[in-house]
Amino acid sequence: MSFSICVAQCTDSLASSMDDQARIMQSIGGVSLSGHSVQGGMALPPPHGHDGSDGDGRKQDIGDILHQIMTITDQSLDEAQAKNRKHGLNCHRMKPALFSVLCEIKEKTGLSIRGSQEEDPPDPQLMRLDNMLLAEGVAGPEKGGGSAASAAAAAAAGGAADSSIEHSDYRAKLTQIRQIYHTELEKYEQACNEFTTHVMNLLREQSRTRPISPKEIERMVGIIHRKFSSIQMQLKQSTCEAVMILRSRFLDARRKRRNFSKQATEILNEYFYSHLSNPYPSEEAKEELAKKCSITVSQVSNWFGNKRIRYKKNIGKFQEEANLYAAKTAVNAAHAVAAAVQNSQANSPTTPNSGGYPAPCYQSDGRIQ
DNA sequence: TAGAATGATTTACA
DNA sequence: TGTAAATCATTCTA
Repeated sequence: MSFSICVAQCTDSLASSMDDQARIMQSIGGVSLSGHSVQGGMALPPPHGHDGSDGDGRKQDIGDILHQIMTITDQSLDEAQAKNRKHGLNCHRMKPALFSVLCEIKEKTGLSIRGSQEEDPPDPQLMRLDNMLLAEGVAGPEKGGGSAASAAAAAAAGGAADSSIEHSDYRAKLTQIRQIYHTELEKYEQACNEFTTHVMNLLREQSRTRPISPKEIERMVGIIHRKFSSIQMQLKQSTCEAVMILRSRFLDARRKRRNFSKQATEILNEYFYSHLSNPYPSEEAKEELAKKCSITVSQVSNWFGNKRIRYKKNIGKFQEEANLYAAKTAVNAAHAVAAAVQNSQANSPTTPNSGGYPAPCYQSDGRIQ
């Protein structure tokens, strides 16, 4: 709102409440509105034929002052300075009081409407973006790529070299996104601070020549911050999109299965056929198998699930495989027994402890008796 | 390149 | 929650 418009809007209010203001100004400026004087080269008009005690006369007086202010405001700077009027007005002892009243009226009129819009509730979309960035480890303290997807990666990786590579690749890309996000955010914050400082200085400077209250400056700062946070929201949005794309690519990659190594399949098959009567490994057994095969426990569970159902569906087909592993297990058991016997003969005369797998006795369908 | 093999996912159930 | 069963998606092989 320009000063002249403001003054025009305020003139009526000022005039009507002049009696009160006169008392206030008297107490602030130490001068009665009726008191006319020459200040800084600006000659104030004489009282229009009254002694100053008359209310109508004082209204007329302040009306004249405001008229002068408006005239000066409409003038160019050079013109006003040439006439030394602006300076005169600036130094006038009534200026602070007048500005104070004008600021107050500004607050009570248009600006108060804006004020009601200021305390917006937090934007739910912004909150969602913030939460997601936090969860993904992009915003907030660095968690070593500690996101849900990253955790899934760790679980999927288990120990398999290829998955570990994919996982570290995911983490590296996430770190890259994080760095870009923080650099951009810093830039925005810096720009926001610089702009805010500039505008505040400008307003403070202007407050010498037009009525600007600290509240108004504060409000302006709020507007600037809101503008910048909308830009930040765009940054957050694009960062979220980048993370989503990365995540979907990663999850797709996770679906790309790789066959287990021959050695891992052998270990799993050995266990399966040697426990054919009850091919349900305990949690501990699964963990041990997972360790031996360099896969995860859930992969072990999947393997046993698949194996059980496929074996059951086609026992005939698996018969050969069952015999093969049975023979293998028997040989292993024989070796273990022989080693134990040898060991006991060498070290102790006592009866050898029957350790290792017992040689399974298979039924015709491959089941252990 | 088609079909088999195989690891993963989904759904239903106890 | 673990498992069976069905199914999907990918890899292997003849």
